[in-house]
Amino acid sequence: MKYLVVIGGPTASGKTGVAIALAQHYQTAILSADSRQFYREMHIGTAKPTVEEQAAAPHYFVDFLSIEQSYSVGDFERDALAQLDVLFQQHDLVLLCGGSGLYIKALCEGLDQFPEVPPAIRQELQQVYAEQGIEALQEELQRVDPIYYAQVDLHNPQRLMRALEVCRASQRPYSSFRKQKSAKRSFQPIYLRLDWERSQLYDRINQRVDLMIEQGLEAEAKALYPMRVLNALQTVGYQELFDYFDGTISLEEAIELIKRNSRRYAKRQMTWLRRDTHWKPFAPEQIEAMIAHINEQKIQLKKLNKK
RNA sequence: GGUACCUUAGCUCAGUUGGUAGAGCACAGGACUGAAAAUCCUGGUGUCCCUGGUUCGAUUCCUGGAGGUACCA
Repeated sequence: MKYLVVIGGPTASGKTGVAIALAQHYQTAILSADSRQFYREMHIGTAKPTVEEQAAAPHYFVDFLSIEQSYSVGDFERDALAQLDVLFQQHDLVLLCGGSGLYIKALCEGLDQFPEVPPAIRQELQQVYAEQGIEALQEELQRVDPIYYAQVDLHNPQRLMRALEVCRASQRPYSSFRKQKSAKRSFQPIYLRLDWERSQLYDRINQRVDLMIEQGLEAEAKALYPMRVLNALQTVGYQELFDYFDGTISLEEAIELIKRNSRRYAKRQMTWLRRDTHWKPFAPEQIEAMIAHINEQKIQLKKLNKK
């Protein structure tokens, strides 16, 4: 029996520290499920584990991509499953730590299989959106996939373009690929969520942004400014500084916006984690209680599996 | 101390010819299948500074007070 202990929680909730403490207790490795800590060129703004923290326990899926590579949640599902296969040969328990809800879901529950989409098709659709507006996307989707048209948020251009690129690439409706069934996994997930009182979390976020600035976030962003259109840089902490470099806002305004956007991001993360009931909440310092919960879950899951 | 002006949402302010009020931001709730730190939807949260008066009714008008700002001393 193999177990994947998932540590979720909003940004600045202390996931990294908890993951390291648990990794040391179980003598195991940590996979990151954080779509921005993947990238080698981003450090300060992503609150990535430090060199010392990474030395305290083996980390995977940190610093393994360049921001110039395109990488999707589907790629992550495939790569992380392969990495888990290797790790589970040596460990019966591995940790997954990160704030990207969709990436956690992809690894633990699986995504449906969608066809490959040539980059040219996505570009075409972006052009349609830019030139003809969202109505053109809505009309095309209504024509080629009325089922998904009835379900999707029609004001969300990203969703519409994604569905249409699949339709165009496959000549089949996007909805026909959506089985919405959980994949079979060789491991059992155990979900832990770090909870904070809202105002305390916001204080931590604000303080951490000030710390990031002290540590040189501005210089880090400056170096990445020429590549600011890349998807990996559509990120809180960088976009606001890019606006400052463009001269549209002051440095003080940029810092305030980083704080605000980080708070909003944290809020969205909490919404994501609230929608599934399987998360067991803990305060970040309750390491002993987490270990007790994990060990109890292992026994419970073993029993369930025998039946 | 005197004169003028101000006090309404967490903040900045608008407004009610007297019928208990609304913008922006902040904030809250939600959605989410290969861009997810992305993208999108919904929502006004209030002792209208306090007290007394006039009035059927006062946040609005009047008296007194408190606090603030500016100018004069």
